Amino acid sequence: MPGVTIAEAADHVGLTADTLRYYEKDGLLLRPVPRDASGHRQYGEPDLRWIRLVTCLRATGMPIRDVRRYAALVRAGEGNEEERLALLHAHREEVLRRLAEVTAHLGAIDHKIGIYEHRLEELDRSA
Amino acid sequence: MPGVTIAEAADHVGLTADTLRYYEKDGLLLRPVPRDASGHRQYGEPDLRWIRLVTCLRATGMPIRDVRRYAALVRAGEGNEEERLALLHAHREEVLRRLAEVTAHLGAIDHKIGIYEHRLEELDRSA
DNA sequence: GGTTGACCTGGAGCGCACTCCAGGGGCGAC
DNA sequence: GTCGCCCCTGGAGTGCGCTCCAGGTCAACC
Repeated sequence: MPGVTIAEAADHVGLTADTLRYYEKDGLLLRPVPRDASGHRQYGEPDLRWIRLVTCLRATGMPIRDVRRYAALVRAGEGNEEERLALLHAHREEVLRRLAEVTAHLGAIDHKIGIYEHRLEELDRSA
Repeated sequence: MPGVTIAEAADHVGLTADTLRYYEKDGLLLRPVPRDASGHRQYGEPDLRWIRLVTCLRATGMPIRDVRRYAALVRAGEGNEEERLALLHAHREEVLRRLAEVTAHLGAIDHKIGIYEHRLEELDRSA
C-alpha cells in the first residue's frame, strides 16, 4: 500500500478533499497525484510532505499564485535554488511586515479594552 | 469648516473614498456622515476617530459583520459595555491565536530557508 | 455660459480561495 | 445483485471585501 486515499490525506494535512483536488488542478503540487487501478488518488509520503509545506505557505498568507510559482521552480529541478530562496525570503519579509502591523493595531485595541475595563470598574464601585 | 471632504478623509485614514462610502452604507459607522449644502459628505474629527478604530479592527482581521455588530452596540449608547468588551476580548483572543499560528508556520518556512542557504553555501564552496 | 473637477447614487463586477453539485464508476458486504 | 460508500470529473456557486461604472449634480473658474 504505497499511498493513502484522498480522505485520509485531507485528514492528515487538515484540508478538505475538495481543496486537495483544487490544489492539484491549479498546479500547486509537484506532480499529478498517482492513481490506483480504478483511478482513485493515492497520496504518498512525499506528496503529503509537500502539501504540508504548501499549507505553511498558505497559512502565512502566501497567495495561491505564488505557491504555484514556487511549485513550478521546485518542479523544474536543481539549478534555481537562488530563485526559490528569493521567493521564500520575500514572503518571509512580507509576513514579518504583517505581523508587525497586526501587533501594532492590536495594541490600539488593547488600549480600548483597557478603557472599557476601567469604566466598568468605576461603575462597579459606584454601584 | 466643521469637516473634511471624503477624499481628504480617505487620505487621513488610509482608505479609498469608495471604501468609506461602502462602510457607511454597510452600517460600520456610528452615524450617517453629515453633508454640506450640496449633499457632499463632511467628515468631522469624531467620524475620523471612529473610522481609525474600524481600520484597526479590520487590519487585525475582524470581519465586516462583527465590526457592524460592534458599531451597533456603540450606537445603542451606554449600558452595553460588557457586551462591547466581550466582543473586543473575543477578537483579541482570535488575533493572538492567529499570530501564534502564523509564527509557528513561519518557523517551518525559516527552517526551509536555512536549508536552501546551507545548500547554496555548499555549492559555493565546491565551485 | 461653458468647461472642469470633485462629489453624488444605485448597482454591477471582480479577485480570491475555496465549496458544492450533478452525474457517473468501482467495489466490498450482505 | 443491489445497497452503501467512497471516489471521479467538469463546472457552477459562494462569501468576502472591496472596486468600478454610468449617469447626474453642483460650485468654481475662465
